[in-house]
Amino acid sequence: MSIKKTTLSILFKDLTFTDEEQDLIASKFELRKLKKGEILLHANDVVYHQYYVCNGCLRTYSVDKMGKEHTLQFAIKDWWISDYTAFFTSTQAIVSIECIQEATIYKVSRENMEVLFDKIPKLESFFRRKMEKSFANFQKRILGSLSMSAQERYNAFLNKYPDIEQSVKNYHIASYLGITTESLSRIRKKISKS
Amino acid sequence: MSIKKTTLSILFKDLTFTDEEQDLIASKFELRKLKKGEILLHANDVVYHQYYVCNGCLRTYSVDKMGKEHTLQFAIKDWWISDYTAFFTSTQAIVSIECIQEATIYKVSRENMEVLFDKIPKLESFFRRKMEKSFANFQKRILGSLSMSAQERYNAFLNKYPDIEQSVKNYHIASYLGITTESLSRIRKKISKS
DNA sequence: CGCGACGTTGATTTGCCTCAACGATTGTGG
DNA sequence: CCACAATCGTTGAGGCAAATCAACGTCGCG
Repeated sequence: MSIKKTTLSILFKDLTFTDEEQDLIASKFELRKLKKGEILLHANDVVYHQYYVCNGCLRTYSVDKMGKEHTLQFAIKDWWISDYTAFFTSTQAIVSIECIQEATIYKVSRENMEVLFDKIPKLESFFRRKMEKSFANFQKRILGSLSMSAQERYNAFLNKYPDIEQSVKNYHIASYLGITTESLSRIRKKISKS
Repeated sequence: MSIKKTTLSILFKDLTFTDEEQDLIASKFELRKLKKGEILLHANDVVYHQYYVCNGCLRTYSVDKMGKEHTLQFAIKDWWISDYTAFFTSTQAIVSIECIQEATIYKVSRENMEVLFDKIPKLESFFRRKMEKSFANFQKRILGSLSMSAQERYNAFLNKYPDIEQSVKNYHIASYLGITTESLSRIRKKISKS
C-alpha cells in the first residue's frame, strides 16, 4: 500500500473509500521525490501525467522568444498540477514544470485516471470540480491582469498563495506577475513602508 | 421543430443524431433574437444558462472599481458563451454578457443540458471538448498577457478573431487587450504604415 | 574564504495612460 | 434628404508606471 488512509483523505477531501477502492487508487498512484531544479515536464513533451503535490513547491512556466520565463502557476501542498491544456488532448506541452522546492508528489497517468473514473465514478466529479475551480482561477487572473496595477496583483498573489514566500524566489513571483525583479523589489519596499 | 437539421450539423460538428435525438435537442433549445446593446446577463445574477451564437456578436465583460470595462471574450457565429465559472456552480456571475451586434442565439439551461447529457452521452463529451478548448485559450491568453506587448496582443487578437473588426467597436477591442482606445488607435496607425 | 545566486537601489528610457481637442462616421428628427 | 447631434476614432502634449541598464550589498554554500 503506497498511499495511507490519512493521505487519501487529504487528497480527496470529503470523499470516503472502501478498502478495495483505496487499494485500486494506491495501485495507480506513483510516489516520487523531486529535487530542487528538477524538470518534471519539458515544453513540447507530450503530456501523459498529472501530479499531486504532497509537499514542496512546483511551478509551470514558459519561455518566450526573448528567452524570458513566465510563470503560469505555482503548486504547493495539496495542489494538482500539469499542463492541462496538453494533458486533456495528449498533445505537446506549451509549458514546462519545474520543482522549485524539494517535493514529494504523486504521479498519475491519463490512462490510469480513466480506469479510476470508470471504477470509482465519484472521482470523476471530484476532478471535474477541480477543473472548474481552475477554470475560474484563470478567468479571474485574466480579469486581474486587465484591471489591476502591479502592486494590486502582488497583493492578490499573496492572498491566493499565503505562506508561499518561503518557498519561492522573488524572481519567480515577478515572472508570475508579469513584472521585473527590480519592480517587485520596489513594490515590496513601498509596501513595507506603509 | 425549432432547430433545423442543417443548423444542428453546424452546432454539433461531426456529430449525427437520430430523429428522436434531434427532437429532444430541439425541445431544450430556446431561440432568441437580441438587439444591439441588450444585456443578456448581469454581473451578480445567478447563471442558469449558456448560449450558442447563430449570428451577430456578444461579449462578456466586467466593470472594475474605477468604472472601467474589461472584455473577457467575444462570441461570434458558432461560439458558445456564458460565465462558465458561475454556470458550473450555479453561482453569481462576475461578468456581464452584452449583445454588441444584433444576434440570433440559442439559450439552454443547465438543467436541460443535464437531461440532454443523460439521454445523449455524446453531447457530454462534445461539451467537455469545448471546455477544454476554452481552458486552453485562457491559458494562452494569460501567457500572452505576460509576454507580449500591446501591439503583439493586437495581432494575436486579429488572428484569433479574423473578420471580427466589422462587428466590434475599437473600444471593445481595446478593453479586451487591456489598453486605451487612444493606444489602440496609435497601434493601428503604426501597423498601417508598414 | 570566495564565488555565484539573489535582492536592492539609482539613473535613465520607454510604452502606455491621461487629458484635451478635433475629425469622421453614424443615427435621428424635422 | 439634409442638418444636426451623438458616438466613435484619431492626434498631440505631457505624465507616470514599469522596463532597462548598471552597480552594489547580502546571503548561502562548496
